[in-house]
Amino acid sequence: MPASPRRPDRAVGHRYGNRPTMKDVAARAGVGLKTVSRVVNGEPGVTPETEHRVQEAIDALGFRRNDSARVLRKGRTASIGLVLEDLADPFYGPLSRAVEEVARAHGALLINGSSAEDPDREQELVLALCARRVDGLVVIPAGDDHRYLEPELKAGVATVFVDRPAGRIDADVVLSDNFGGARDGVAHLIAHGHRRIGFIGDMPRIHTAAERLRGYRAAMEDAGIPVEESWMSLGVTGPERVRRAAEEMLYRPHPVTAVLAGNNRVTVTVIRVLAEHDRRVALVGFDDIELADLLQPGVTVVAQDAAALGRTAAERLFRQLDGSLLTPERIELSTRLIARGSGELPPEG
Amino acid sequence: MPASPRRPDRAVGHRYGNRPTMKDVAARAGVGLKTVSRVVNGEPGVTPETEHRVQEAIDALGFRRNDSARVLRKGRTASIGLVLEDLADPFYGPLSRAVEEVARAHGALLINGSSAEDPDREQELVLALCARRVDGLVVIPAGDDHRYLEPELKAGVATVFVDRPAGRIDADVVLSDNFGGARDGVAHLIAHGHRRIGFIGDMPRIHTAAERLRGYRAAMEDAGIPVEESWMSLGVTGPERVRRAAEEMLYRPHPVTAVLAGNNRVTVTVIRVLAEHDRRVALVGFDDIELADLLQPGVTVVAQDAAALGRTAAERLFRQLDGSLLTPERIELSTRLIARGSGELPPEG
DNA sequence: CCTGCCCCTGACAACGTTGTCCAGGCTCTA
DNA sequence: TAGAGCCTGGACAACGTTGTCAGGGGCAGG
Repeated sequence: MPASPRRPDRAVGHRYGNRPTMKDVAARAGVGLKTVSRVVNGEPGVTPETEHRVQEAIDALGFRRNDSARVLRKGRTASIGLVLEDLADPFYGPLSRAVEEVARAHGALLINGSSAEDPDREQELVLALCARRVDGLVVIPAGDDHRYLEPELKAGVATVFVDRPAGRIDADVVLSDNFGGARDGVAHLIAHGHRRIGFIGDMPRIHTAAERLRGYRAAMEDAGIPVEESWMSLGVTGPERVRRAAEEMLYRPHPVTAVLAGNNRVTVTVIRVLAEHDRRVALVGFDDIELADLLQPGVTVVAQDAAALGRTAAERLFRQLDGSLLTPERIELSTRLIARGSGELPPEG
Repeated sequence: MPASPRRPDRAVGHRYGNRPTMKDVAARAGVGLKTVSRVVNGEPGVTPETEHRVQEAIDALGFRRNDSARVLRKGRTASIGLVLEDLADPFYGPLSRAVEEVARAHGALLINGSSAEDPDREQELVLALCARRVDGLVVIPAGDDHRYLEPELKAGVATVFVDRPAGRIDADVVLSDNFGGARDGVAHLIAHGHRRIGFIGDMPRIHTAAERLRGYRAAMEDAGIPVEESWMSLGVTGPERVRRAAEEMLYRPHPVTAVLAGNNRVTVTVIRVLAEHDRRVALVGFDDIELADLLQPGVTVVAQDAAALGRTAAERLFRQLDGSLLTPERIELSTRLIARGSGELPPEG
């Protein structure tokens, strides 16, 4: 084994597989370190002839600038973080893609993570992203207390919350009009003659779920319909539990004649239950779903524009980074009721 | 303005908003720099009393370790890159999530980017990720020449291709049995009496599309059915063009009686076209789609397990990083034909 | 021919962290 | 009580890059 006691650090590991550095390129091209840096970054002040020599050395060695070092030196990472509930959910795919496109337009990369609706995991992810010194964060919060972000905000990490507001801190937020959407959906059912209307939604600790519930109640109250406890099922997650909740509403003495499904996951399960059911029950789902128009009957939905949520949030993020945005705001995007048949069924039974 | 000519660098910018560093913590706690490092990393050799003092300083200052610097020093970024076609595509969401979960289990973050099926953009993204010194790459390639990756591979960047093989380089790849799946799908249609079977797929330059086409041809040949040119539509992208292609097959003198749809996007559009069509046409789609079972008739599909693709690829990636995996392999996951009705319609017309 | 200016180039420090190594103080034993 | 060994803590260099600054050479003008 060749001895090299002088450079014990070299023994640490492959160190990026011993990639060539600017120093190596400089040595090979017979120029100074900084000249290589200039060529790599396209800075002016290098003779074409010198530039050519450097470029040759770069190609020969397969040099690629180490952005980790660059980041350390420059203080900006040109990357932003996105924390959401679950990338596999069809609602978040387009949102994530929209954020990515905006980031790309600003020359930034996107790091994302799924919180799986677990507040601890959300915090862990967010802080890991902060440790990486992402320039900004887009967060779809799972928890309701974000004071842990205070030092980060103070340190200048741009942050925008999406879909649900931040808890206990003052931050930018972009949301859908969940209240209005749910109210419209229920009003639509009422307009078609329903009075016994069920609501199946997520835990009310989740902002969107709470707002949609509020919209449901508001529409019922507007129509002077007293809501019975048994019409509401809150906090059910997972297909089996949603299924059971739906069946309870439908197979009781005075069953509901219509249902507002609180999100796309619930909608899908309820569609399944209704398909097996003999009585025709009206349905309005929150969030649009693919192929909803091709089912028999088509599924009436309150649609949010997931991509617009993501785009708006990301654009605000970069405006924060520009420094052109100072005070936190709350932006609400409207929803759209899309009637396709299931919401227009008359009451039956 | 207070003068500070000694430290011109401070003028560069906020530098992460002037976050406190270990040096600041050390000064405040009255200990050495390395001691802070030890506390932060939970290394042994620090008195509980000292540790407590350091921890207090950390909390007071809101210190958070700068992982950029850490990465530079350690040579490992604990992050991996994922390049895919489009995060918004329901096929890639679960795949991406699966990769993320494996990464998380290994303490790594996931950076992802969409190539939008553009080879140049793929290369740009991949190289940007390499410049960040991700430890590994999972790539769903858009291009068919990946020699640009050679220096990176040589430098030790672990790489696994998914869904489609790498072009012109030797690398690990995890794919579905596209050939077999398509052949089974078409054989299924043939078994139900069809002979004039159409195929609508992506550009054959995309590996999956080529393989599925090959499977289609093989099944036809096995059954002794000569394929007519007009039954195949290759390289159509975008809903409108798929729609036109489907209509051409259906509204001609000797129309096809069944269709194999080459991917989930095509399937959805074909379903729409068929819904408007008066004649009953059989359909088998490649890739499962949500609610496929609830349509009338249910959509028969050749299902791939997107999550398994992602999981398998990511696991191989980390085995490469362990050093326990040396020679590139090709892994093929089988597909599953799910009969739901649309594939069992008899020929008509 | 000299002076001065500008252009190109390179030396150097710094970004914030971690690995190495050494110094001191302590305990334990002979 | 002195010596050996251990434990704690800190000084220092290095990771690969970029900003600053100064020096050298060429060219134009006096």
